[in-house]
Amino acid sequence: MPLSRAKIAATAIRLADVHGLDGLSVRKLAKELGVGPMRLYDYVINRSELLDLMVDAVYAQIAEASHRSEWRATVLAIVHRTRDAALDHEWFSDLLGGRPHLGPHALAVGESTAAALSQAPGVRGIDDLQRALGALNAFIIGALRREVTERRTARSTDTDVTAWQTALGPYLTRMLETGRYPTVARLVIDGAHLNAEETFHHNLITILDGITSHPHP
Amino acid sequence: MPLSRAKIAATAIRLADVHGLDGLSVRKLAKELGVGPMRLYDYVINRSELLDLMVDAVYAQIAEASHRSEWRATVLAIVHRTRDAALDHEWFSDLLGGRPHLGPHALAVGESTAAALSQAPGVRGIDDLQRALGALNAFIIGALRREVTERRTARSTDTDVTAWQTALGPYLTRMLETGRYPTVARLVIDGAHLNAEETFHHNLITILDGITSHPHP
DNA sequence: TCCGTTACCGTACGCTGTATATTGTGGATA
DNA sequence: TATCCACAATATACAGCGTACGGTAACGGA
Repeated sequence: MPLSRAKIAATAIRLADVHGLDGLSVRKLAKELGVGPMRLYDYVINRSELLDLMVDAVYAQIAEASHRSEWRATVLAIVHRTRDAALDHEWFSDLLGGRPHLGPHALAVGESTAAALSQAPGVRGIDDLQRALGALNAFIIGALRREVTERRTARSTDTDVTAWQTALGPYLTRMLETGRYPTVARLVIDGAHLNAEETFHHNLITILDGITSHPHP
Repeated sequence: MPLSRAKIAATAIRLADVHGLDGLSVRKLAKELGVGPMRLYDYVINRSELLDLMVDAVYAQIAEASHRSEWRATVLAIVHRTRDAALDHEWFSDLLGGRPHLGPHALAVGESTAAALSQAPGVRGIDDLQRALGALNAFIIGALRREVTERRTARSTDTDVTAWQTALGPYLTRMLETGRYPTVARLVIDGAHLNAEETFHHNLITILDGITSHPHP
């Protein structure tokens, strides 16, 4: 197999899954592929385009969400698949919203989403559609970034309880004990037992309801 | 003035405002401050903590949103101030959602937001509050990232129309002319004339309405 | 047999974050 | 006044990064 954009992207994704975006360098990727670093620049303009390649490969997975007849089911399927992808490839969430997604598969996903949303009640013209799409995308980007970040800190303070207890713990506890942040304190202490997927789904439904009910003329 | 965390943060912010996060290196920052690079490591553990410092300085501006008596007015004030900050300091949106915001000012803003939201109708227990806060924060993060990214690409294709026309233009037009993305094509062609702030505000209201109406038991 | 194309590599430059060691400088103490 | 300590500040150094540039080896067609 002589090397190709697809193979490069696949290997890059594997590396990034394990070591994160920061651990993915052109040099390491080239070594993993068994070639010299500069070889990659015959397939990709620069590192940034490499990331675009990886992102679109992930969108290809997302695009496999089968088309449903009901607009709501379609949207739900796409968004949940996006969440699955973000949890499988945490680096994906780092890139979410940070650059325009213009790859063919990203466009395909955008098309499916937009087409489905345009069928929703309460979405009347193209302006409504643009706004609704904006709200939905904003939620996806933000929710997934939040969830992944939470996951990472949870992991890093689980495997290294010492670090948490000695580094952040005291600082946070001291902060919360000042009494200046009572509500946050309550959230930290009493919260956190909510199921992540359920919360995500719940909030997604809330957004969709908000879009469709649409009380503003 | 002998150097301090505050001064370092202020200078770093100035630099990042002009050259972006990538253009902000420890070395350049030190040079700007008239000291050797290693001097900064007496005030900050590493570059990452420097970013945390900058972020919290921005939250300090946001926290100045005056407290209103109505919960909705409070939330609106905070969120709009956050948007202003993100547009003033575009790098801020790059960090949004990417790390936990635990600085004192970030906590203060979080407290105000949580306290206000807990007054909203439809937010009954701590679980409701956690979900509502999650939805709101997700929207803020995603919407601001989107808007800033859009802004940047718009700017880079405005000042360098050639680049747009020769690089992305043909590719995108070709893509859209394939007919595989009709809805996206309509959005690109007919859309884009919407006022950004208005759209943001509209969608924010939609989210808040969704949270308060809350049709799920 | 020669030539052009393609696949591939080695070297080099300027930049990054940061660990470690070294110097200058002021005030307190003997 | 001489000496020592603490601290501010720098200097040097290392490993890694993205990538510009120039070169080499294999190979298919003329």
